[in-house]
Amino acid sequence: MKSFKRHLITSALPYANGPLHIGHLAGVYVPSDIYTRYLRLKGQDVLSICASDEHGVPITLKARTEGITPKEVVDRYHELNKKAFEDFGIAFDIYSRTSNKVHYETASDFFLTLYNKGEFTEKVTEQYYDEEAGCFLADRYIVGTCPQCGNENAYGDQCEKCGTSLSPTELINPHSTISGSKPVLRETLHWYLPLDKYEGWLREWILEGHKEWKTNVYGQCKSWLEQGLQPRAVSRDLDWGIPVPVDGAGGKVLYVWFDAPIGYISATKELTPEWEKYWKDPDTKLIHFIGKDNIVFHCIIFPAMLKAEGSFILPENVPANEFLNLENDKISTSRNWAVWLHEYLEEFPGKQDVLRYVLCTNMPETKDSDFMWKDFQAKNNNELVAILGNFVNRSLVLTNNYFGGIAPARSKTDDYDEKVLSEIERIRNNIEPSLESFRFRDALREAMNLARLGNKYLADTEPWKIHKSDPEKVKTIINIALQITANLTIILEPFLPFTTKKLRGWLNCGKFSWAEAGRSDLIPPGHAIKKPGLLFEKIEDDVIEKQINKLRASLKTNNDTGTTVIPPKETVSFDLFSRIDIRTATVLEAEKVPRTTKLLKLTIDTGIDTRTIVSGIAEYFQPDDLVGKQISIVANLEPRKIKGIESKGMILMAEDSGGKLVLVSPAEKTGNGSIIK
RNA sequence: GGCGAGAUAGCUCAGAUGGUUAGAGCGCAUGAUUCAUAAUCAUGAGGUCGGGGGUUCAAUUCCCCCUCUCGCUACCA
Repeated sequence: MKSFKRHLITSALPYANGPLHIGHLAGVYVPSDIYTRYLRLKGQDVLSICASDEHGVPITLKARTEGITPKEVVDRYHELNKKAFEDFGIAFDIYSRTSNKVHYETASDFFLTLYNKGEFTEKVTEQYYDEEAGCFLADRYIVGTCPQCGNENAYGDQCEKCGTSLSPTELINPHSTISGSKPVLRETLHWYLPLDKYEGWLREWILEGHKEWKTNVYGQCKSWLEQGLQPRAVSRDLDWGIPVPVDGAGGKVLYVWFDAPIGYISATKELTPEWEKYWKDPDTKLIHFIGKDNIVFHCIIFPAMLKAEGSFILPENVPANEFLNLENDKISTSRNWAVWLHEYLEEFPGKQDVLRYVLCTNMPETKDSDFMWKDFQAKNNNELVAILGNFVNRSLVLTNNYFGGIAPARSKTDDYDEKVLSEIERIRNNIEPSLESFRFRDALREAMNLARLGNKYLADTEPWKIHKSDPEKVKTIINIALQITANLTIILEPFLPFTTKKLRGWLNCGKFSWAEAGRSDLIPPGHAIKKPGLLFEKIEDDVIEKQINKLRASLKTNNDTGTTVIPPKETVSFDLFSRIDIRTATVLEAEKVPRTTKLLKLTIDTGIDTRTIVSGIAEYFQPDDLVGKQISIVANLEPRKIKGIESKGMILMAEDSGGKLVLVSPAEKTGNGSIIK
C-alpha cells in the first residue's frame, strides 16, 4: 500500500441552477466531509475543494425563462448553496465558482496546452445559425418536429416526448427559440478530445490497476470501456462560458463538461500558491467524491484530459455513491419531491447533525437508499437522544452531582474497568479501516458503540447505588465515564461536528487529535466541567407528520398543475393551423413492436380508412387496454417508416412535466373521422 | 436488445476464496434498573439469504435461466 504525503479531496461541483437537497448531501458532501475531517484530525496535509459549476446551456435556459441574465442565476444559487454548505458544516477549504477569473485562465491554459500538443482533433460540422440573433444555436435552443414521434416541441438534442436523442439537423421545421426565426445551416469548427485514443490506457489503468474501486464504480467503467469510447467535442457555439482561446474561435466556448472538472484545479490555485504540489506531485492522494451520475466524467473523461495534459496526477479513488430516494420515490427537482437544505434549516434550526447522522447511517454506499421521515425521527429519538445524548448527560450530571463538577481521579481499577478502557482504543481501531475504505455507515455505527459502551459501563457499575458506601469506587467510575465522553468528542467529530463542539464546551476541553483517541487521561483529575444542556431533543410525531404532509401536498400541487410549464410557442396563422387535419379514430388492434421498449404498432379506424400508426407510448399503455379506445390523431402527417413499419399519422397525447402520457380522447363517443378543430 | 449494480430478519443494511447454530443497529417481547430527555442494561422471538434448475459430499455463497428495482447504452416513435 502506497503511503502518501498529502491528500486532495474534491467534491462534485453542484450545478448552479437550483438549490441543494438531502440527496446531494448524502451522496457526496457528507461523505467527503467525514473523510476530510478525519484526515485533518489525524493531522494530515489535506485540502478539500469544491465550487459552483456555473456554465452550460441549462443555466442560460433558466435565465431566459425567468427573464434574467445567466450571471444573475448563478449568483443566486452560488450564494444559496455556499451558505447551505457552511450551515451544515461541510468544511471545504474553498468553495469557489467556475465564473471566476482564475478559472477562466486555468481552463483556457489547459485547453491551450492540449491544443498545442495536438491532442485535439478538429472537425467542421454544419450547425444551425440564427441569422436574426446573429449566433449559433445550442441544441437546446432549437425546437422542431421530432422526426420520430412527430412531437412539435422536440429539442435539438432530445425529444422529451419519446426520449430520442437527436441531432438538431434531424428536426423537421426547426426554429430558433431565441428569435423564432428559421435557422440556417452554417459550417462551424469544433475541437474533439479523441477518447478512443485513450481506451487502451484507461483499460489498463482502471480495469487492471484499480480493482479495489467500489463495485458500482468499477462495473460502470467496465461497461463504458467495453462499449467503446468516441471522440467528444470540447467546444460549443454559445456565449455563456469560457471562450475557446484560439484565433478565429469567436462565439465558441468550452463545453461545460470540459471546464467543470478543471474547476477543481482552479479552485486549488485560488486557494494556495502551492497548488501544484497537490496536483502534480505523485505523493498526493487525489480522491473525487461524486454521485453515480458522474462516474464517467471522473473515471474516464477527466483522467483522459489529465493524461493528455501530461503533468497532472490521476485520482487514486473515486468513491461514487448511488442515489438517495425520498419516501420510496426518486428525488425530483421539477416535481418538488425533495427536502431542500435551506428549508430544513429553517424548520429544524440547530439540527444539522441530526440530518448528517441520519444521512450517514443510511448513505447510498452500495445501492440506492431511502430517506424516510419516520426513520429520521426514530434515529433521532432512539439513537441520538437515547444512546448518545443520554450517556453524555448521565456522565456529566453524575460528575456534577457527586463531585461538584470537578473530575475525580481514578483510585483502584479492577479488571472490568481496564477492559472498558481498552475497549475505547479497540473501537477507534475498528473505525479507521472503515473510514479509509469509505465505509462511512460502518464507521459511524462503530463510533456509536462507544456511547453504548458508556451506557453499559454505568449500568453495570451502578455508581448511584454505591456512592455512599464506596466513594472511592465511584471516583473511578466517573473518571472513566468522563474519559469515554472525551473520547466521543474525537471519534464523532468527523460525523457530528456541531455536537462534538458543544460537548467540548461542556467538558471544558479543547480539541483532541485522532491519535489521542483511546487514551484514558484526556480529562485529568481536578479538571472542572461546565453545566451541561441537552445534546439532542426528541422529535415529536406532529413535527414529522407536518413534513410528510408538506411533501405530499407539493406532490399533489405538481400533479394538478405541472410545475414545469413550457412557454407558449410562437403565434401561427389560422391558415397554418387549418392545414393540420386532426381527427377522431378508434384503435382496432395494438401490439408491441418487437425488440423495442417504447413502440406500439396500432391499427386504427380513422373513418376514412384503416391504417397503421407506430407510436412511442409502450411504456405507458398496455396494448390490450388501447383496443377499442377512441383517440385523436393527426391524419395528414407525412408517413414515416419506423422500425421498418410505415406509420401514417400520429396519435395525440397530453404529456406532463414528468413525461407521463395521457390519451387525448373525445369526451363522448363520436363518429370516427370527425374533424377536430 | 446489450452492459453494469442490486434483491439477506418487521425496517435499514453487513457478510461468506462454498463447510459447524447467517450477523449488526433500530423496532418488538420479557426481565432488571432509576444517575439520565419514560432514557439505560440483560435476555429472547423473528430469516428454507428474490424464484427455478445445475455443479458438488456440501451452495444463501460458483454456473445457467427467470422475475423485480436502479443506472448506462442501443434501436426508436
